[in-house]
Amino acid sequence: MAYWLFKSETSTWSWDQQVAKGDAGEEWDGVRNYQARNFMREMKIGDQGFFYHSQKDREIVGLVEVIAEAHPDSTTEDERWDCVDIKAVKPLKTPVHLDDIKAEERLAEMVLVKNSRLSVQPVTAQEWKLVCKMGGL
DNA sequence: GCCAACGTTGGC
DNA sequence: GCCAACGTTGGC
Repeated sequence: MAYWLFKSETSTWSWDQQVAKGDAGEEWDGVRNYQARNFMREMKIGDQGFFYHSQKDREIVGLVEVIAEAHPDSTTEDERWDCVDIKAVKPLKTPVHLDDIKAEERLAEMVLVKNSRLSVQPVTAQEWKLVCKMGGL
């Protein structure tokens, strides 16, 4: 099983909105970046992900799970763009802020630190465990 | 609100 | 196929 990180601006699509969708989940649509799309194409049902709020909050707030593999993005006619569906699993007990991640040297190689602009990113198993621990899970 | 970093587009 | 111009993202 693989681990990922999904990034969203609070004003566009927030963790609360994701939670409100329940087990039905929602498309992770609107991605218009090839790298991010390619990662979504690699995702399998059951893969786990972090939900990160960019811009204002800048923190990982919860865990999500992939519930549908890549399919055409319903928000565009452009067939280049695919997306997966994800559902909220549970929130972190304490959100892990970008500052906390940057302060942890074992997380210095996270894509979130290295390439902050990429909206869908892979996370290693080691990073996953550590961030979960930092988040109180 | 600014600006650096990055990705995409399009002219040549 | 190169590269300048432009647009967008996201940390600060």
